[in-house]
Amino acid sequence: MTEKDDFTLQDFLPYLLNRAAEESSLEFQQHYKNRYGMLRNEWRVLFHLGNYGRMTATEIGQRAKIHKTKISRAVAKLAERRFVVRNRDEQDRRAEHLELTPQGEAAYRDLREQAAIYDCQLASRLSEGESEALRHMLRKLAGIDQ
Amino acid sequence: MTEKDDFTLQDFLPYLLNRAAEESSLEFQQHYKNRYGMLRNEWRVLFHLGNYGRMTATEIGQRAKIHKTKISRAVAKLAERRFVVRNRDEQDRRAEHLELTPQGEAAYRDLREQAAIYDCQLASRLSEGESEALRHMLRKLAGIDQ
DNA sequence: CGGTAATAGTTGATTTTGTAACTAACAAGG
DNA sequence: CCTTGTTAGTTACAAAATCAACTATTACCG
Repeated sequence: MTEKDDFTLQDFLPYLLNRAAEESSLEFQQHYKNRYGMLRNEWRVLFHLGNYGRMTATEIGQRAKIHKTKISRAVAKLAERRFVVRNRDEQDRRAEHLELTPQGEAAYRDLREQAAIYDCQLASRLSEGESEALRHMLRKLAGIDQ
Repeated sequence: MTEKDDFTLQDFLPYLLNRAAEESSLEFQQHYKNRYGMLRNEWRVLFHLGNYGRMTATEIGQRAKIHKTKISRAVAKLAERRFVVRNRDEQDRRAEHLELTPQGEAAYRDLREQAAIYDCQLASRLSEGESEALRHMLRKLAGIDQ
C-alpha cells in the first residue's frame, strides 16, 4: 500500500530513461549536426554501416529497431550526399546492399572518435565500475540480446 | 589506442539510453493513450501537476525540461478535456496557475497506479538492487539534482 | 513617468515523424 | 503458368516537433 502510494514521478524509470536519453542525445547531436548536417537517423544508419559493414536497409532496421520509412529517408539523404552507395542484389532484385563510400568511412571514423570521447565524458559522471553495470542494464531493458 | 579502436555502437551510452527509453515509452504509452486519448506531453504535464500540485506552465517546463510550446499545446488539450483548470495570477497577469480538476486527479491517480505497476515490471527484468542503482545513475546523467 | 528590456504564454511556418497505402519483385501451391 | 501471399523499399498524407515571431504584461532605469 505505502509502496504504491509513495510512488513518484522522479522515480519512474521510463521518465528517467527519457530524460537521460534526451539529455545525452541533444549533447551529442552537435557533432553530426554541426559537422555533417546529419539528422539523428542518418547518423544512426551511418554508424550501423560503419560498425557492421555492408548490409541492406531491412537488416539495419532489424538491428537498430528503426522503422523502414525512417531508414528509407535517411539512406536517400546519405546517398545524395555521397556517404553511402546502393547496390542492387542481382539474386533478389528487391533488395539493395548499402555500404559507405570512402567519404562515408571518413565521416564514420571521425564521428566514432567523437562518440568514444563523449562516451567517456558521460561515464565519468558515474562512479568507477558503474558504467559497465549501466550498459548491461540498459541492454536488458532495451531487449538487446547481446 | 585499442580503447578507442574497439569502441562500438552497441556500447555507446546515448544509443543504449535511447533504445531503452524508446522501448519503455512505447510500452507505457498504451495506458494514457488507450484509456485517456492523451499524448506523451499531455501525460507528462498531468503527471507533473498531480505529483507537485498547482504550478505554472513555466515551472512545469523547468522541472520537466519540456519546451514551452509543447506545454502550451498540452495544457490547451488538457483544459479542453477538463483535466486541468487555469487560474490567472492576479499579481502577475501574464502567468496562470494550473491545477488538476477532480477528473484530472482521478486520471492521475489511475495512471500513477499503472505507472507503479509498470515500473515494477521493468525493475523485475533487473537483478535485486540493480534498479535503485540504475535510477541513481540516470538522475546523474539527466542532470536531475535531487 | 516614458522608453527599453524581459517574461509568460500563444500562434504560425517549416521540418520531421508516424501510419498506411503503394509498387516491384519474389515464392509457393495448384 | 497463374493466382495468392510475402517481402523490400518508397511515397503520400496526417500528426507532431521545432523554431521564430507574436501579444500581453511586468520590470528596470534614465
